[in-house]
Amino acid sequence: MNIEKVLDKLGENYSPLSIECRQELITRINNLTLHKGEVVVREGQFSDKAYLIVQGCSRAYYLKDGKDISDWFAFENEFMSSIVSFFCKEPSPHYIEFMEDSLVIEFSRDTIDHLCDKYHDFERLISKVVTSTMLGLRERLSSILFNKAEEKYAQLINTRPDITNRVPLTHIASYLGITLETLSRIRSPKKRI
Amino acid sequence: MNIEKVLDKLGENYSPLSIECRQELITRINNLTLHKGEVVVREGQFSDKAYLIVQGCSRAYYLKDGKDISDWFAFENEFMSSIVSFFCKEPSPHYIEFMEDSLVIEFSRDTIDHLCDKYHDFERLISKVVTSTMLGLRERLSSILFNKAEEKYAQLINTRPDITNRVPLTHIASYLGITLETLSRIRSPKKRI
DNA sequence: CGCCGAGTTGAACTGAATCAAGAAACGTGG
DNA sequence: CCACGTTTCTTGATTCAGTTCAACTCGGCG
Repeated sequence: MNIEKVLDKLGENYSPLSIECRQELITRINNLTLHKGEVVVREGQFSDKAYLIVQGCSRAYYLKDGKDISDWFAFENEFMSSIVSFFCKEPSPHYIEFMEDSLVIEFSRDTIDHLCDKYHDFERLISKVVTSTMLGLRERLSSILFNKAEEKYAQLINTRPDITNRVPLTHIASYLGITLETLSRIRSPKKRI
Repeated sequence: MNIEKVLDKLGENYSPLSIECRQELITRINNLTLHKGEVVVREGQFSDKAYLIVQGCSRAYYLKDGKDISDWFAFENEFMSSIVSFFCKEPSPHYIEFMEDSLVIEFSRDTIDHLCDKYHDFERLISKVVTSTMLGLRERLSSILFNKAEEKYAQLINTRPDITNRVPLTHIASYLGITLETLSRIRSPKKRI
């Protein structure tokens, strides 16, 4: 895996990092190889990790009354973390699972705090990541409030055309706040909804 | 209005500011007095302002097919902004209205960018504000996905017991993603829903 | 007083959930 | 490469929470 390339991509997507920051960063991270189906955080656990996905994909989900409800997906060059636990230092309400064999870079909160204190450009990067997550959540919220099931699905396909190839429909359905059955009917050529 | 007090409160809620930062900040802001019903941002406008509410309250709302849908409320010591326009420099999808006669501190994006560059503690403050907004959105999203109308209302009342005294029920209903009629039935002592 | 905006109540309707089978795709071991 | 069970997805019938539309109540105010 090529860390430099991932950091370039991060800089491109959010905010660039100085050479010194990148060098120190590289000494403080772990590269992990994870298997399909591997669960790295469970409900109730404390997690102070953020995972930057180099290759693969993962999801955060709740188990609510035994039902599995996906809350967030992350793909290449995106971060995945149990944000409640990471930022609030509370037990995680989420599980985090990798849906494909994956390569990830693991950051600990200590590392992120340290780099934020030391490098203005790193603090800027994190701030941009958080801002863009916030804007993404706002968009999703308004999509859920305004749109019918069919429109929500259409919007998702619009922004992530390949998602159905990588994520089971059950997870997509719960992410959209609809049931698997409804999603199946939406996708069916002869609409019976 | 006592700016020092508001900045103390900000420091308490998020992250404290140094004396120098506070002094420069004070020279770069506008104090505004706004009237009940005043609309400071309209759909389609560009807005590069963030409003810190000293006294009063405001809401961001959409007009979707002529229907007024509240997206966000802000009260004393909270920020209000058309975040899409502020962060993405795009036309605002929101209107921003003040629901009471209000005192606010107006920041322009230039001021915030300048202070972020110059003062590490200010950048930290903004980052914390954004992080807490992100966590609030996540919470609201999961509330909307998981809970029935009645539970959503109960949760809102739990976190903001006084909201019904300050915000008309129509706005509360649309904020919760339900109709005014449903909210009225939920609140009625003899539940007929 | 009579109007107006905000909230309440009722009745009919509807989008999506739930429950219940089945079909198709997938993976693993023989 | 096929038989097997498991997981994923589809389809149908029924039910329900919440919407819609329409009429009504209440309090404030010119």
